[in-house]
Amino acid sequence: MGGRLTRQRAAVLRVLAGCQDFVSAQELHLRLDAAGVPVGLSTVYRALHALERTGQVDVVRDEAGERLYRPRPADGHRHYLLCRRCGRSRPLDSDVVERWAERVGAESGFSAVEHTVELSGVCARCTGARA
Amino acid sequence: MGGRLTRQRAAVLRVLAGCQDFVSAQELHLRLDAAGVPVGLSTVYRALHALERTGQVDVVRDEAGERLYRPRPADGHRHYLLCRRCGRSRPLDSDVVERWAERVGAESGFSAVEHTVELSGVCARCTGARA
DNA sequence: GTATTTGCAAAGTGTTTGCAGAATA
DNA sequence: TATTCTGCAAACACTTTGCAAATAC
Repeated sequence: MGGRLTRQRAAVLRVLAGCQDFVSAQELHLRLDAAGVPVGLSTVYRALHALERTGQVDVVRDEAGERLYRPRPADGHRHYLLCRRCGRSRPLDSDVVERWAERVGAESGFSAVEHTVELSGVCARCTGARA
Repeated sequence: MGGRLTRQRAAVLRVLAGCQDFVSAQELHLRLDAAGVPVGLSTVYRALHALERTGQVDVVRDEAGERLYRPRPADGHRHYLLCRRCGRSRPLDSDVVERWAERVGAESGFSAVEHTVELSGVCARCTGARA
């Protein structure tokens, strides 16, 4: 984030970094409250936008269309497999898809091609816990 | 759609079939009006849900999170390249991705893995028209 | 004749924005 | 002190739902 480092932004960064999974803005807002660092909901949204703009978080949409955020791993992975039950997420090795997207873009006559790839399923732990 | 064939559902099917690109529920509603067959917005939503349930339409989300629908091609393609400017869409040959998704699913220990893959860009026509 | 469907209007959701006051550099 | 940031509340857009009247079978 480019701007000033305020108490609120620091808290957003800290709590977000503590999640290795995707969280919604709303949930992040609740967690901040719970952590005793109340931050206005709009501030949370604005902070997340800033992080998104600067590529520090990856964004995904759940089935309801809600935006979910998670800190982008240092190694630059950008696609995930999510558990629909518990929300646990795992970065994927997606070179294959990456190359495919590039090729399709190049062959299509389209420019500025961007891609979204998301996998979801039910993780082993959840499958075991509640078949 | 399983239920009764009403004037409204017939109109939704007909107008939707006439689009080879993605349209939102709202836009479909407008087009129905324009075509002189007014259909309530909720009815449009309900019809689209039914079509989605029975796999007759593909659904995609635009950047704002709005749901976009298009009739699913007979040959079963399920991923698209969309123009962000004009909305034109083209089904993709996505075997590569399909197989990748299957493999990742199998290796991950996740079950019931589903995937979402969307490409977007600016089509040649739009690039020419407005660089 | 009866179960289903429609359409309106109201409610619901996540997100964005205007603006006055607070906080930072 | 000048600029940026915060937080509330209101605004927004899309979607869903309750319910009485209309309709298909």
